[in-house]
Amino acid sequence: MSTISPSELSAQYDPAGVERAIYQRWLDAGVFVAHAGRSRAAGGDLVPFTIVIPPPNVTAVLHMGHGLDNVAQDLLIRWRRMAGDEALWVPGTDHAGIATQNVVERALTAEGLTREGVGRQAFVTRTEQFVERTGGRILEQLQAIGCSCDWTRTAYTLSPALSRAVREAFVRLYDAGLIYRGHRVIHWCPRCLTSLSDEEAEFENETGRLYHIRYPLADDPSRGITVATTRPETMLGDVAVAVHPEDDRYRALIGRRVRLPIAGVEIPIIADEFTDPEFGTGAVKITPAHDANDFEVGVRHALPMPVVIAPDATMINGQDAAARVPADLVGLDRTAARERVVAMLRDAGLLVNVETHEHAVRHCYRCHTVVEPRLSDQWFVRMAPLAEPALAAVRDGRIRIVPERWEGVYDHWLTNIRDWNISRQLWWGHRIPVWYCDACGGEPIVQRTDPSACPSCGGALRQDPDVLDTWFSSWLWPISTLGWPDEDAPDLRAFYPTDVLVSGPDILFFWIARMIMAGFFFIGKHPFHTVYLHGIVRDPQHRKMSKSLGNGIDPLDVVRLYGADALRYTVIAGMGLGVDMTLDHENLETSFAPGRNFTTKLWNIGRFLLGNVGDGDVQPLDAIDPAHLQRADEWILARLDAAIAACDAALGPSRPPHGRWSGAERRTGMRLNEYAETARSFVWNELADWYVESTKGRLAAGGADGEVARAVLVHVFDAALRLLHPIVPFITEALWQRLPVGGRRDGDGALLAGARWPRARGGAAERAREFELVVQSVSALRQLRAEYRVPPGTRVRATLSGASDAAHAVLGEEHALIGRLAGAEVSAARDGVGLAPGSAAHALLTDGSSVVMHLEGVVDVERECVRLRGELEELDRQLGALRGRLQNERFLARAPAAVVEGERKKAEEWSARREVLARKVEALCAG
RNA sequence: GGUCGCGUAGCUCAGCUGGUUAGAGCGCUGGUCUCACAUACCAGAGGUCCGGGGUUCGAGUCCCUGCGCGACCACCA
Repeated sequence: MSTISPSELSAQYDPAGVERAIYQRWLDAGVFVAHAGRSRAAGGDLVPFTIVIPPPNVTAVLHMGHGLDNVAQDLLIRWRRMAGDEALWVPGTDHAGIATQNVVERALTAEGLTREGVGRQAFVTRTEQFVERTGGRILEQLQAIGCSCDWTRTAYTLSPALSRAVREAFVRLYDAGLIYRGHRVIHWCPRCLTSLSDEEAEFENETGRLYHIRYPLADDPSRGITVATTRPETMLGDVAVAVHPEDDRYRALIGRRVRLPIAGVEIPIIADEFTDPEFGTGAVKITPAHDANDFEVGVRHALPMPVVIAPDATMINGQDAAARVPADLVGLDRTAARERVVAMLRDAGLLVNVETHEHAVRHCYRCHTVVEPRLSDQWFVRMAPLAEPALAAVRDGRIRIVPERWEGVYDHWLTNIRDWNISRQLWWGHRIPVWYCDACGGEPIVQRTDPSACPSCGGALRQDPDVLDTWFSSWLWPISTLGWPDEDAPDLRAFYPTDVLVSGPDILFFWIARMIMAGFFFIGKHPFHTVYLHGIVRDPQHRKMSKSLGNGIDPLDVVRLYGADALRYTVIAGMGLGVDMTLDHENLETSFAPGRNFTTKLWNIGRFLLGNVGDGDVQPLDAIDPAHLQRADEWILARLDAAIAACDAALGPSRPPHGRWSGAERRTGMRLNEYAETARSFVWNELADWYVESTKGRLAAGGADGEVARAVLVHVFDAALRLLHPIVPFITEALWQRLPVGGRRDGDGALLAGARWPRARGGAAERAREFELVVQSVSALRQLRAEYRVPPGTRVRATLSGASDAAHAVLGEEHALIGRLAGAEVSAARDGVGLAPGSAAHALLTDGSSVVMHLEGVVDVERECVRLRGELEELDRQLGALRGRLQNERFLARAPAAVVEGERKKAEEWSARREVLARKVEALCAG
């Protein structure tokens, strides 16, 4: 493993050269493998932390959506693993019924074959082979972005184990009376030739037309009733015209009959409250076989239900239709038929009016074909009883949804839930475990094992030809992947319920809500306590990234160019809670610059550190006498503590602290972007910009103090790498391996991936704070240099004077360091205001300490006065406002004590500063 | 039709229960190839926090309203 053995670091970080080897090393060490026996729930002593992956479709190729989703999961699982939990991330894939079948069908078409032509058995075999060949690809791609899944537990919804769970679930629901056969109008995709659930038939807004058609009265063709419809072709299947019973316009017509144009049949005018008098003409044509609402009306009024549209959306004279569809329309596609019908009506003078009409039309979520409502027999799950506990769990805080606003959406869906059509007229999927006996025609047989003959008559059985909705296996995922229906399965006992479910909000109903229902029904426990819903990846025009738009980003391209860590960092840093992320597929350089720049920075800190601390092992921090720590040491250690605390706070409690999420707790944690920003700014703006710079002199000088600096540097960098590992696992592992800490590495196999999450250690807070004077002095001197355009490299003289004895002492002790960082000869003087006009530039620190830079001949008194006066004015203005606030009785009475106290302190500081500033102005600008 | 979200620097966005002089990244300007890093360093410019009302000692944050986006739901025939 030369790539991560201790050796000189290359000048440039080369992610492509090390990531694969590092990942392999994690695999070899087994750090991703969870052990049921170690879980407290199974007799061990570790708290389990489990995530089940939203299984990507077996046919899927990794895109940014997966990238975002899985990086978030990996971050959480790595965090908890390091925090000491028994962490399990279950990976796997979904057989994706319609999607996969479509892919294979397209391949057949390309070969000039058809599904029907090759036959069911051969088709399924072929699909299985296809999946075997290509199905694992996306999981390999997840490895390329560093996902630490437990690959020994990789699951597949169509595997024998999970298929057993599916059948068990079906039988249990059937036995409980929650699965039934229903005869009704369902959503049908005429291209996929299968029924769809309500969720799978997606609304899309479209501008269509509303056709007003006159139906003449049968006994008086000079009179008629005008109906409004968006789908004139369905009129051939009309069996009635419905009006509202209270609608005075039509009251007299109720009970009379109209002659249906073109079809030439007589149908009644009926009254039904479903009719909205405000819409269209207030009269609705009723087509029970081709509209879900009309079907309900048809049932209520015991109307016939003629079928005039075939499964492939061509016109036919189907069941009960007689010869309603004229011969020249039969076989015509529904859109062509619509034009013909409209033309015929126009010719007959029955087309009263056509207006444009905005409405939502349902489309197949897999192929986008307009869905056709179709009367058929399907299997349904009765959802209301299942919804109840799922609803209660979110309401009472056993489950929280983050961000919280989705809880309302979830609640609304579940309270208005409708039964779930679970049968699909496909070949790829779990065959419905129902058998019929054609010989005796008895009750269908539903059982766990395939029956061989009819139990009543011994006759041959015929299995239901349909398969189950893909989501019928997905909703079992958290339990089936852990071993259910074997209730004693070790994984189920050790890792269920799981903890966090990470997903986009688009499958909240499809999947998440149903998993919760399944968890309660089959096991009696909610499957997870936190649902984390992240945003969608969009392009700069704010469009969803999609294959068809060609605006997608291939995460593997990013990995190749900048490394997995750059991808991960960028994605995490941009992941505001529930906020969509904009990435430009045409400019990967810019889009992923934050991540790439940060990994480069990290690498260079590592190079500095390893080049300057030497080869010998560094003492542990604990071995250093605290009295030997410098202010800078105390400062960076305090900043590290603060960073750890802030990261912990941003990530929040990993599980409900008291069993259920309280109102406030629901909104705590899961701020992944905040965690990333905290860690970044600590490493870059504090560790690199100040501490590392401050140690250069000490390291060069060596000696006892050099040892102290080395120890602190290595300690802090070690902690920083741990803190960053869940975000950028590869580079942190590569650097951590080279830390000169001898045998002190903890964790499994001496890998950072198995090491412990850092903890705050506490320290000398006051001395740490004193270092802020150093930081401010250096900044002040740099500003003066820039303002007076002192050429770089020119050393200038400066004098510092503390606002207090304590500050003065600090500046005196640290003047050499300040001088080195600011490129100046610095001395400290008790009253070294250095007022010599024309030769000094002045700056003030927040506590009123004074920095004077001696600039012979450079400083223009006028200009310096203008600057200082401006500063004084600004300070006076703000001080005035502050004092006003402190004299406001209501403020004093109502503001929290801490706020008032803070304002008081601030006022004191500002006053002191003002004093000094005023004195300077007075002395300098007397004229 | 209902519900919800968004509108903060040129761009992408933080800003969580109202409380320092509103922040970051990218971009921009000026200066530096300083022995970890030019994918960097130093300094800087840039904001009527969408408009209008209101509540409050105090509003980017809460309420109302208008405008502009967006999402989801719905028996928009």
